[in-house]
Amino acid sequence: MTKAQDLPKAYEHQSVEGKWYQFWLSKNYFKADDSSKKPTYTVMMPPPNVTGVLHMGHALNCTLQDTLVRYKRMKGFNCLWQPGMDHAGISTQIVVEKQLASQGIKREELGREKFLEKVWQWKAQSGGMIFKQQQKLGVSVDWDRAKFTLDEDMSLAVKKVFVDLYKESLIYRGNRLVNWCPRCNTAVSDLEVKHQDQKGTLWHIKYGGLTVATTRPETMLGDTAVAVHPEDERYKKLVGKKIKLPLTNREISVIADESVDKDFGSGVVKITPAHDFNDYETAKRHNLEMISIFDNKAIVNENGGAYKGLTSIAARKKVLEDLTEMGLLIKEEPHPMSVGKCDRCEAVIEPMLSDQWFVKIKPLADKAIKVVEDGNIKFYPENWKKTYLDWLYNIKDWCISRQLWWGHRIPAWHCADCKHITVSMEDAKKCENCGSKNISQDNDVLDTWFSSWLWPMNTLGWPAETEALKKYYPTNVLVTGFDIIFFWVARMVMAGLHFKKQIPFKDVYIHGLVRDERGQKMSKSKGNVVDPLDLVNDYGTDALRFTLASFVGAGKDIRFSEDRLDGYRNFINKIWNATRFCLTALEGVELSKNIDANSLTLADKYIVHELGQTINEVTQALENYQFTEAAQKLYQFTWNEFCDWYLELSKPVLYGTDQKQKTQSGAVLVGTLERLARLLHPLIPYVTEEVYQTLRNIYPSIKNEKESICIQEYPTLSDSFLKLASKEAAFEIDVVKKVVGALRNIRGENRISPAIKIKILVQTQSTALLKILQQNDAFITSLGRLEKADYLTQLPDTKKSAVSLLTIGQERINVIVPLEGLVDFNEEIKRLNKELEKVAKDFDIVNKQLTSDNFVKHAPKEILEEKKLLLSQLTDKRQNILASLERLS
RNA sequence: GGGCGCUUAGCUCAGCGGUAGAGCGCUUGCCUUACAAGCAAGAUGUCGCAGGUUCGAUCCCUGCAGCGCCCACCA
Repeated sequence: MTKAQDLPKAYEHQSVEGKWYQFWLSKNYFKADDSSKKPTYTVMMPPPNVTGVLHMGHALNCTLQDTLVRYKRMKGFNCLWQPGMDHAGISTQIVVEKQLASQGIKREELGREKFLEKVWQWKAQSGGMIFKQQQKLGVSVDWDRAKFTLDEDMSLAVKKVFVDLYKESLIYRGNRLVNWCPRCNTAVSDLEVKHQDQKGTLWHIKYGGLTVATTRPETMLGDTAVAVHPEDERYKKLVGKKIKLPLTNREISVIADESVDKDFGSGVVKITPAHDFNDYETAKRHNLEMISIFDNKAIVNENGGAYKGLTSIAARKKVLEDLTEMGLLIKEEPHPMSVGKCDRCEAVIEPMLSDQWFVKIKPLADKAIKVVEDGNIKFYPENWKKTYLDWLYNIKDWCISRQLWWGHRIPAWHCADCKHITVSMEDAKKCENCGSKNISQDNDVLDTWFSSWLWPMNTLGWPAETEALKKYYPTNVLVTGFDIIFFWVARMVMAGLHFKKQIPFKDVYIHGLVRDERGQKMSKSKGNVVDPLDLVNDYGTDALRFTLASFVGAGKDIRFSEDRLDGYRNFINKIWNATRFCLTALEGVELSKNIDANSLTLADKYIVHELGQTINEVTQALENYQFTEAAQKLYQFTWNEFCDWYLELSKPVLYGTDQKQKTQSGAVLVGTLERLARLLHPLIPYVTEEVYQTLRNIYPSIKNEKESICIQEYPTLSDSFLKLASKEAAFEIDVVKKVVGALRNIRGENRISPAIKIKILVQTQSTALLKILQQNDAFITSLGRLEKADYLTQLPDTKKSAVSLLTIGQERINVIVPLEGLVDFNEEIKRLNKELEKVAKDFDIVNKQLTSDNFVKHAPKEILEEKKLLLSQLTDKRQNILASLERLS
């Protein structure tokens, strides 16, 4: 058995955390039970990238989910928190390409097969790392169910979805203008392009008799028209005429199109259909020729004539030089512009014409819109609903093919003979159209998100109608950052509704990004990245978790500051020391099994009352995803009520000689502590398990309970322990607090050393209050560090005393501290003046209100009464202070 | 160009139609037998600006300013 004195003086997270996590795992507490009769609670963890490293965003995300899951588990739910990893197409491929490049190896040299082997090797090597890191955070996920988006069964679902959508004509292949990353050598979706504002230049170039303005002169090599507004009088005559494109001397026509802004530049726009999204649309309207002038690496191709072989930047330079030489460059002016960059590699995106696969998304989006409009899926905070809907209202077809090697290969086979495409679940051996065996599989892979959008379904076995799927789908809540609402959240809703005919989750809790203390995004290049594992090492997981939970405002970004972490580390330590105190003080005391409310101290009944309030508030907060609120309430109760007041109030009993009282009050003390640990556990699992186990080690009554706090019941208001609560006791303790507060204020301001035990007088005319005071003498004496307190009904001679007037409802209490011989009166006079100022200020405010006719006429009765009482209290106080000042001077 | 959010103590942030809050920092006094990662006391705010609604606004409404984010093809 542990001896209380042997407990370490400071909480040692290093020696506690690993131990309990292993214990939890060994007991299988985190496993969801498919045969359970309990209600289910399911959360899908957003799968991190397989090559990823844990960052603060993960820490936040995991903390919130774990808090919810642990809470629900304790509430009696059969919880499934599904872990896993995403293959993360482009990201992973880039990582491995870089690895290889450092050894001087190029992907192309290796070939597809060999390269993929390397990626799998890398995955095996680094893939498990993030799991280990998550474990450090204490995540209570069902590890046995961990999934990877490229697992065989997962891939099968992806394939099925592709084939089905194709058969429904919701997937099509087409030659379209897409965002092309010349670095990654693949098409990317609109979402993967990040627009950056940059300084650019607007060059005015002479095209025959016209002048066009452009920020990208090199693209003129691919111009196939110039456009003017149909109503533009200046150019009306020219519409339909041909002009000669400089440099290439190709003939292009002048067209009229509504999209042209007459007032911009010269009102004439050059049209480059193959490298500009606007121009592409215009070209389609006018049936224009489309000339691609770049190859896959954004290098000018043979269509660029003399400029062939130049990069786009070099081509721009050369084009401008040549135009200048020819006297065709009329003007250049600074012009802000936005440049699209690859989300993954930062390379400038080039719009390019290419053959790609698309999902016709509108039919899917419509369903996803409806469920949110109808409130079947709720966003927390609600304003993200608008963001979600706006995107879906304006959604465009989703380009899902990627010219990469790492990912799900597209299940389509091209026939070399008849050009027909065979799409099927099984590897095609011949063309389904002409029967030719001269076919080859499409080289492309699918967008990563084309597998992620199935995550809530295929992790549970879909398309098979598994027991797990029936039991855990739809899931309860999705917790994620706003940055993937479009990428992932919206698409999961679409997939869920289309394929499973059910929403994937009921609630979506959106949290912000974790930024540095100046509000900057954390990034390696800025060097402001905080590694959560460093923080875990330095402060402990619990401190980090509590900090994150306290910081997470309603969908706002978090500015992370280590100062705050410091404070919460102390909080964890405080919990530990409170435990240590209880155990030491109760060493050898047998706790009563049948607590008799009549034998308890007022402090006991008060703390149980406060505990009940806290249970109520914290439960409400957690049910509504108000993590900050929950954390705040718990912090306050633990530190300000339990430690600051209750433990202090308990000392007279604990250090006293009344053994019977100790068995009674001790039981309340330990009972409250144990329930507090349970209340805190979802947020700070480690220290609470340590507390629970330490108590369990010593007290047999707890020993009979569950062997881990993880599976203990979350405290509820129906707990019979709470019957010991007393509102009256709470009121009486409040009186004690006020008296102690008043005399501590006098002590502090007069700098009377805490080592000096003083005598005080407490006077009140209220017999009820007098009784309360007398009954609580032990508390007042102990907390006030008094030699003695006398309780009187009549005001004594207070000439050489500090007096503080307390008002309790209509009643008054004078706290009188004789100062003679202790201090001179200067400090006391200062104190009084300070207080007078405060009281006078408050008095003015209230008085002003009460003397206003309007207020008296219109304000609700309760408020009026409240103010009147307040005014009379303030009046009393003022008079009292003035009288005291007079006596002292 | 559209949308969203923020502006409260030196810093990081809660809060809310009825006398302004926390943590950290700061000042003062304490090694008071749980905790100095602690205890007690204290100081600090025209709650961004201007209007409006209201008996009463930091809170609700309007406008403005500053900051941040998201979306958008304006050459």
